[in-house]
Amino acid sequence: MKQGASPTLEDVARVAGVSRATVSRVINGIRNVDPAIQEAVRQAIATTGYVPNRAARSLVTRRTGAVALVLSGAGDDSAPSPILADPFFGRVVSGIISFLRPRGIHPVLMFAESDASRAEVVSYLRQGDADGALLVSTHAADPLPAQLVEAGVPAVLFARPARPVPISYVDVDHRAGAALAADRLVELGRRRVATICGPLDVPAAQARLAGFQDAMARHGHAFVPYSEGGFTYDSGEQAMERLLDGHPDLDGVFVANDLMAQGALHALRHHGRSVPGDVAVIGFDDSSAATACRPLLTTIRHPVEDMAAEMGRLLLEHVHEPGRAPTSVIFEPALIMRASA
Amino acid sequence: MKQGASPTLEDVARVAGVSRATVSRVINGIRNVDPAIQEAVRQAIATTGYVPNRAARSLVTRRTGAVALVLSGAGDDSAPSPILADPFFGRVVSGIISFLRPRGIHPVLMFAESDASRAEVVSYLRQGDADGALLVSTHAADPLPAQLVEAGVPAVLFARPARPVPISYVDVDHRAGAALAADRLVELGRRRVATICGPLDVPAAQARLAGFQDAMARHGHAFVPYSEGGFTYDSGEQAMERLLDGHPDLDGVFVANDLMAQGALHALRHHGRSVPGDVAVIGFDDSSAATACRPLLTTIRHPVEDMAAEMGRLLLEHVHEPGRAPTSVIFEPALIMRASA
DNA sequence: CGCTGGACGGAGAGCGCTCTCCTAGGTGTA
DNA sequence: TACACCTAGGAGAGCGCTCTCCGTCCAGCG
Repeated sequence: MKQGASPTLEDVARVAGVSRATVSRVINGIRNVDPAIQEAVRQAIATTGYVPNRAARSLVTRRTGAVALVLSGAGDDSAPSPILADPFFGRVVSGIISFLRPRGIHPVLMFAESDASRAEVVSYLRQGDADGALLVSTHAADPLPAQLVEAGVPAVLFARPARPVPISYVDVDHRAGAALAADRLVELGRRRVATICGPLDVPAAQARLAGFQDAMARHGHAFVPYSEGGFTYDSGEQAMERLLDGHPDLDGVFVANDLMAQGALHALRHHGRSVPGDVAVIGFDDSSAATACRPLLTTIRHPVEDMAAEMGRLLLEHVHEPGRAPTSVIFEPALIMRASA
Repeated sequence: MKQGASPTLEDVARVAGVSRATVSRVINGIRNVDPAIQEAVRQAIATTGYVPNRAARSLVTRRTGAVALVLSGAGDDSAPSPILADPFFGRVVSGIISFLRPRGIHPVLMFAESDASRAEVVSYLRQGDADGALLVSTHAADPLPAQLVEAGVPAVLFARPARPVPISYVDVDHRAGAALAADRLVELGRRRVATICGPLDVPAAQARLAGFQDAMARHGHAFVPYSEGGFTYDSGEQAMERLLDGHPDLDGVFVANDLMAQGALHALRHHGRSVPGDVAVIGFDDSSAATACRPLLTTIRHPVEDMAAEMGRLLLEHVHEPGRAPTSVIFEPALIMRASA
């Protein structure tokens, strides 16, 4: 091998006294290689310090060993998605990594906030830079899922798409989670219950609201007042203010995510309400925000890490079996009892 | 071109009636191509729907158009770094993306928590999967920077390495930032001032503590009590408890990051202290935590996004000019006045 | 003892691209 | 007119790997 250049298969083959093909067989774990020769090859690899060149390999295998992790938000291109500030995102990444890492696959981070960046994502995938895409979309009318399907790129979504698109996804049973919250509030004897929901153009927000209302109706509470927020701290605080304005006597609130619940907690304190004494509060997500507030937040656990890992699994299925029909996997939520309800 | 396969340079060349080389010239913007032929080639690209294959290209150029974004934390491999839960991380990613995206480069996310995963990162880079590494390291004794230097991989760190390693990095002037906080507390007339510092094996935490103590000394306060935290909400709350225990009359606190400040705020409220009335509080980072608490936190702005972008710039310099000597770029912090001080 | 078949390993053809030659033709100068 | 010089574009050699095809060798069987 030439000075300075890194060793190639050829070099290893020469050192081991075999052909390139045999070295390749050993590296890729293909049978029909004499153990003694295998050992010689391994020795040669060690002495040469050989590392396979991924570009050359993917040129022929048509696999890259990378998947795109696409965050499709509502920010703009210059200042990527506020989703990054959401502790939820960290959990998604964590779950994805825990599944992909043992398989030697790495996620390539991409943002798709505008038409231009969406086109970029699609062409990136078409160039064969990644074998497929994991998509976390935060807004309802996102055209990217449909574009990926059209381009024939294997892809899996986190959360059901707002528009029907033939694509695989994972989700949590939002209705069941909201029902868990309702059951708990009723169990605590709360009679004047309200809810702070998320933006109603997002399917998850709709489902949490509907699930909560239905469950309360089953308990005999036909009408549940609600106030809409935007899944942020501030919007939760404001929604709580509005609720207290209209219903000063309320004694229980289900808030559609923890960040808003944190804001709601502050508004309640500001208005002299004790939690859970005067008002019981239940959040949703069990994110780090739930433990970064006082009292600690009772919340609905969303198995985000498991869901993210499942996304990885589904994606690999689609990568290895291109024709495969879309699947969805729905996870069960759980009530996490802490101090606020 | 064969059915189903995606078009190659060859196909485009055939359609345009030129050679492969000419199409390549047009795509890579090389002069010496007749405008009429350029146009014909562009037409052919459009009609065939050609997208260059990145693997083939990087096989010959020895460039991938990807960089590794390595998070080297103190977690373990199964549950990646808690750094993900820190809003700080989102800002780093955001800054990196804003620099890389216009240049068509994408970050590949990697975690290095153990010896095994560190080895994986190094070999990944040696395989030529990425042109270099951006490293965000959260613990002091991280051997990865040294390993990357040894492997000859272009790399840039966020924050000065704890051990001296010949590697480029960006950092903020922690001492100057802490001094800003000291000046503000003195300006407010606070006389009994303390500080909650970060883990003292982290250079940044040391510098913030030393900078604060020095500045207070310049104002005539020779002794500043401190309590050590771990940069988390809970540790901030506990450190504040300890401080109140030993110094119940304190009237000002500088907390080495916003997350701990949030915890400190809670402890103060719990002990009946008003902020900023009884105790003025100043954080550090200006992260999203600073606006997710009440009162809004006065803090020291860390230009994380700009710093992250600079990391990208430095890395590309090293990628294009392999022999280049390590550089460091230090940013100036700023006081962000809100309600807490 | 000759033939078949399985196990092993080498040869060599690409994968799709870039880039270095090299040729052909046009322009400028004496 | 002759020669040098420049420019446009083609030919073709790889980049490092995988994988199909094929030859060789040896055990087993009739």
